Amino acid sequence: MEPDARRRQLLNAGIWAFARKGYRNAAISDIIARAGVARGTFYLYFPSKEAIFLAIVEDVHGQVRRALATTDTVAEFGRAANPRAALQASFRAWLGFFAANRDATRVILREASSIDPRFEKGFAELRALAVSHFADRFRVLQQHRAARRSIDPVFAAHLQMGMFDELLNAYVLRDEPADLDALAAQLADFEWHGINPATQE
Amino acid sequence: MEPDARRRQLLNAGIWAFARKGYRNAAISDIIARAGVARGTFYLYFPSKEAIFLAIVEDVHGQVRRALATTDTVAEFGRAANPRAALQASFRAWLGFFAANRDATRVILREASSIDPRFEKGFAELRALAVSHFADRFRVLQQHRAARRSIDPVFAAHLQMGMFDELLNAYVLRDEPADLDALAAQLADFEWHGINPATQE
Amino acid sequence: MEPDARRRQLLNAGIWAFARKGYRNAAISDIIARAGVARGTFYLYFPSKEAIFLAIVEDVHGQVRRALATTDTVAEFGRAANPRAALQASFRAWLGFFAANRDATRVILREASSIDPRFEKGFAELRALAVSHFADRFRVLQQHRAARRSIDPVFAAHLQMGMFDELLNAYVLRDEPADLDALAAQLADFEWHGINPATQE
Amino acid sequence: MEPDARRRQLLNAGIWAFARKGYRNAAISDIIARAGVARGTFYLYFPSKEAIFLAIVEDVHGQVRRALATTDTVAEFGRAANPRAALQASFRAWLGFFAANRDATRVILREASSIDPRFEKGFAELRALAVSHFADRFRVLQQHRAARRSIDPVFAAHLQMGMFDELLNAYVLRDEPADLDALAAQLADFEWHGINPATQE
DNA sequence: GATGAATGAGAGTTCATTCAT
DNA sequence: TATGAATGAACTCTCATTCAT
Repeated sequence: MEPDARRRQLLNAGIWAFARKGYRNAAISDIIARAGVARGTFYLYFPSKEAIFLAIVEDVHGQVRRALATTDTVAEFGRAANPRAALQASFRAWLGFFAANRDATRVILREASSIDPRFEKGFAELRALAVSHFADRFRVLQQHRAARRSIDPVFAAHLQMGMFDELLNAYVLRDEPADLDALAAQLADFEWHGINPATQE
Repeated sequence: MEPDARRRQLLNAGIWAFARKGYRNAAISDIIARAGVARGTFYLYFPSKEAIFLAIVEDVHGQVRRALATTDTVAEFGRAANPRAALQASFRAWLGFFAANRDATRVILREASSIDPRFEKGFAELRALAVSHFADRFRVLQQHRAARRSIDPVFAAHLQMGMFDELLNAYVLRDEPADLDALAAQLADFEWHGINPATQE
Repeated sequence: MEPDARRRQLLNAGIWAFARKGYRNAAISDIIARAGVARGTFYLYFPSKEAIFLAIVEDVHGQVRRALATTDTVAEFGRAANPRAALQASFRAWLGFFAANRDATRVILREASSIDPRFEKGFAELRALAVSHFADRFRVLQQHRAARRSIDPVFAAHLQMGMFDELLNAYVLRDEPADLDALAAQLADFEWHGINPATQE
Repeated sequence: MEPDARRRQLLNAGIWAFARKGYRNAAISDIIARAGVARGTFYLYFPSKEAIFLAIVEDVHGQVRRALATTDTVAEFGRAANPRAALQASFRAWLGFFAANRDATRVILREASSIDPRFEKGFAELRALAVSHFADRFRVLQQHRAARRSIDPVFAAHLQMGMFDELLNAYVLRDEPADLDALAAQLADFEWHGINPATQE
């Protein structure tokens, strides 16, 4: 088998195993059983359990970076005729992204709060990327008078991430498929109008 | 030492250890070293590592139940003259509650996303309690025309929890003390008005 | 069992195992099987395989130091009426010492030439101790006109050690018991007179 | 590449690796990396790690045999006008031989004391060859009244080897080059006269 | 002849749990 | 009630060897 394909296969087996048991509980045995290779083969591609985990985080990081660069640029928010619709579309795209990578999402969400200092950096970078992206986007909305100026962009970015994480956990990572369109619509509505009834719907 | 006091001492040592290393990485050795008791003594009070962890979850669960019953009842929201202010006050109270129990909060937040089937039930109950409380409260607000009726209460409850979790992680569980009043005010503002600039501030 | 006794028991089992298989080939399994304890017990007393090996080296080092301090002092060589007889007596004493600790001697002789940097320091110290002792003794003999002044003491010390090592390997560490008195006598004779036939015996 | 040349190349890589890490710690990876061949190629020339090691021992054995047959024959000692000078010249020659093959010497000296039963035979033969050569030579000296008859030739041969081994370890295998002429002179002097001061120098 | 990906037995180490004192 | 030495299953990682290409 091609080295790259085997590496990818092991990476996927790792995602599968870590998603189901968590980093600490998943054993190399789980990964190699899933991949259908011998113990030694694993160590041909990754020097340690820690290494494959970091490679998985980096893999997701790369995918997120690519998605940010191509389909969810901050710039296009500035040009959007309808900011609220743009927001909703972005939510929908991200929900789709995570729904399509459920196991990887599980790994990232679950282990992100781990205290293991070996992983801290990887997760901190991924998280910082997301927060700064959301904050940048929020600032653009503010500049275009599409968001209230009294809200701190970084604070808003955190709330955004909190809500998103919870939606993923509560709806998307479940066994039953979720209605992503509806979720995106509800989230956009909530974020746009808040809960106060004064707003006409 | 009184059995109850010793049990409490071990519980606290467990919270301390689990908060710092996580369930899997924290060892019985960490707990007994912190509590200053012998290994065998631990097993006099808890039959297993799993048991002390479940006892900790139950302990937090009890505290939350008590707080809900005494200081944050759904009923008083129906009577509130200013729902927005009541919301903010509630946020402030909960931020205070978690800030006062940082280690326990860390444990609950971190391990809640663990996939260990042994803990699933305990966390699910705690989470269900919180979600149903927030949803009930939201329904009361809707009945008093203090929240838009088009929002699904359970959905709102999840967003509420997501934002709260993130604030705890990002601001409250940090080493530097956070300005809880400001956080509660900003969160209430965001939740009430949303981000759309049409709303007069 | 008393901690000290158990430690000693493991130390002896380690000496036994290392003497027969060498550091690398001897397994923890060999040591614990010999000691009749479980795997975990070993790690209660030594943090690693490396640690027990270093403890063994240190143990021998200590015994040698004690022997040097009590039964083979440089000082008494200065007072000796018959230096040649004193030399022979010293040889006999050391042969007895090593014959009484055959396994430990095997470990020290065999692994001393290992290249493992983890052990280098321990062995270097032991070796340096021996060389400097022999060199000091030789200098005392020279001062008392009991040894030729043209010989470099350090060089003589090395030759001394080389001959001793070889005698241990070739005669003392064999399965058949050696005649230690005869060995000491022959060595003293060789060292005193050399091989040249001019010397009257 | 010619089979013989490739074999030689692997043999040299093996000597290089074993000299630096010892038999057990040196890996096939070290050897093939040094030789610049693939893993499978190694097994085309040697059936196992053990085999290449035995081949190295045999290689040195052959060199020693050849040296004994050509440059250090027992016979010529019988004809020597000055036995002491002949002895010194022989020492010098051997020191030169080992200094010129430092890595191989390191391997032989270090692993000779290994207890591995697989290597016992190879080393025993090499050692027996050396001991018997030295003993034979000593007997010739005795017959020509150039060495005291009271000394056991085999005993003398062992002492000879012990001193030689130690000189190699302590002076020749060091990083700094040694003064081989001086070493040979000092060794011959020591061996000839012993240490007793009665001997006129 | 040459390659190098694949293998798997076996090594050192950890730690929840037990039980005689 | 309290102790802590003892246990052993389970883990991560190594490396000599094989074999399809």
